[in-house]
Formats: sequence, structure tokens, C-alpha cells
Amino acid sequence: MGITERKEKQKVEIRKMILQASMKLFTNEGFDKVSIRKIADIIEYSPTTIYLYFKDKNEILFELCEEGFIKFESLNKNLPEIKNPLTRLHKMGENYVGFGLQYPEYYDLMFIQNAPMDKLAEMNDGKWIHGDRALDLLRSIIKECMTQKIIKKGDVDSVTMA
Amino acid sequence: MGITERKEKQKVEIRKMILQASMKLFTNEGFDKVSIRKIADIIEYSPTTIYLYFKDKNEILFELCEEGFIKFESLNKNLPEIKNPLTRLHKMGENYVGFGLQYPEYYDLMFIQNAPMDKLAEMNDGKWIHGDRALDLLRSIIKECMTQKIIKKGDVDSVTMA
DNA sequence: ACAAAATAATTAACACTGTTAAGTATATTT
DNA sequence: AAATATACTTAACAGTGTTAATTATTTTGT
Repeated sequence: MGITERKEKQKVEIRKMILQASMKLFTNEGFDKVSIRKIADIIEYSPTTIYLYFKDKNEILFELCEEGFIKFESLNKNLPEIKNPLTRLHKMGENYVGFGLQYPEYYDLMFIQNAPMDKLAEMNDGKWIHGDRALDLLRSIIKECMTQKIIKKGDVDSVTMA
Repeated sequence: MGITERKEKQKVEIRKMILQASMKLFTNEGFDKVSIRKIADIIEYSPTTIYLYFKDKNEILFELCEEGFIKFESLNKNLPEIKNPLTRLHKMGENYVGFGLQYPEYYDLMFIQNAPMDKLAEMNDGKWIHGDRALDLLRSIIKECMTQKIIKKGDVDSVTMA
């Protein structure tokens, strides 16, 4: 039935509008300072309409991160062919940088605005469709950095100073 | 006058209670999830009483960070005697780690919960009494890391994996 | 073509947030 | 004892995420 099909498409498009508006607001003002009502204003729908498309505010962020992880994973397609795990990790680091340069808004959302990490950790039960492995890997890196990057920070600074 | 003196002490003690309760809540639940009313509940005063001692919620965090920076600075007293700026920075890195181990709650508040960095940046006009140099230095490190730690992250991970 | 059922959106409301203004005791000074 | 200052509280505002009830619209079954 072509008519319900068009309806589906419209629903998808509203979803897209929400995600688009949210992305803009999140990166401009930060997740916490963005209210559902602000998003609703932009897309010119009632605030509660958003809840017809997303379970809650976190799920919007979640979805955006998923999008980001998809992009990031597609960048990582060149990894498996590298045998040496050391250089493979190094390559992943490069990909990570490349991702940041190519999709700065997504990068900001996923890795700079640290609040998200907490928020997403909450809804971490079961869901993760695309982000799981990438996130786990990155999280392990980040966690290790929580104890070690400090030292390395000093080193980085030394290097840049020399 | 011994009586107004005792009054002064009581005021200082209420301040301390607020800071103490806030510290506990901030590190346990995160800055954003702590409400003024929750703090008020703990110290068993009305929520608005807190505003007699602190301008707003951020100022409580600000004060706690100041305390932290004082502790951190006292750890950094061993720095000036080191001539070589490279090894001096390295030593500061060590102090940073030491600080994190010695005062985990403060460390968490100041460097892990990244939201504060944003919040404190807002009220960064003029104030900074103790934290200024230490913060500027650390912030420069952090900012450099925003572009470079990514690579270093990979490296760190490589090292730890080897 | 018309009534019934499903869909999509909205309005009203709840419980919470930071914060301010106005009011109320209590203590201090004159 | 009356006036003033101090310490604190209650009431309120505007905003938040979110849910329930309501209305309008569209699709379906006859």
C-alpha cells in the first residue's frame, strides 16, 4: 500500500528532524542545557510529540551516538587486515583522529562532552547495537588513561615543549 | 567580644557542613544530580539557607575546587627547585598522580567529572584565588590533549599491551 | 458513503530543579 | 522596652523531564 508507505516515510522524517535539531543544539549548547521544549520549538511540534519518537531525552543522544559509531566503525574496516596488534591499535588511533576531523560534531558529542558517557552508561543494559565493540574498546582505552594518561599528559606536554 | 566570635564560628561551621555534604553528594551522585534541596536535607536546614552562604550551586563546586587546588599546590612546592623545565613538568605529572591517589574525591571532582570544567569556566571572571596558575597550567595541558592525547591514547594502549 | 477504530498530535498536569522575594522569628543594640 | 539587625523559613516563579488524558485526523470495515 503506497499510502502507508508515504506515512512511514513521514514518520522517519520527523525522527530525522528531531535528531538533526538535537544534534545542532547538543553541540552548540551542551546536552544538559538543551530542553525537550527547545527541540520541540525548532521542529515546530509539541514537546510531547518527541516522546512518540523517542523514549526519553537520553535516547536521542543514544541514537546520535549510534550514528556516530556507525560512521566510526566504517572507518575501522581497514583494521582486521593488520596482523600486528600493536600497529593495529595504532591505526585505530589514527582512525580515531580521522573520525574527529571528519565528523567534528559527532566527535564532540561522543568524546568531548563527557556527560554523555555517564548518561549512556545508565542505559547500557542490553541495547548497544552498533557501538558495543567500538565503545568497549574505546572505553577500555579511556579507563586505562584515567590512571595513565596523567603521566602521559606530562610527557605529551614535554614533547610539545621541546 | 567573645559572643560575636562564637557566632562567627557557627557561621563558618555551617559553611563547612554545606561543603562537606556537597562534596559527599557530588562525588557519589555527580554534580548535576545533586539538588540544593538534597544538600539542605542533609544539613537539616531550609534550601534557601544555603544561599546565605553561597551565591549559587556553582559557587559550592567552585569553593570545593579551590580547596582541592590548595592541596594540589602544596604538593607542588617541590617544583621550583627543579631547573630543567622538562623534568619539572614531568615531576608535576607525578604530583598530579600523587594528588589523585591522596585525595581521590577532590581528584574526581576536579578532573573526572568534566562538567565542572565547563561550569567553572563560566564564572572564571576575576575570581580564581588559588587555582589560577595551577588551573591555567593544567588546562593548557588538557587543551593540548584534546588534540593530541588521542594519538597518545593509542600509544599508551600499545605500551600497556606490550 | 458512513460509522468505528486506529493514529497522530496536543493540552494539562506532576514532581522536580535553581533561585528570588517576602515574611517571621530571634537576638542585639540603643 | 522599643528599634534594629541577624538568621532563617515559607511561598513563589520560571523552567525542567515526563506521563495521562484529550482532541483532531486519518484509515478501515461495512
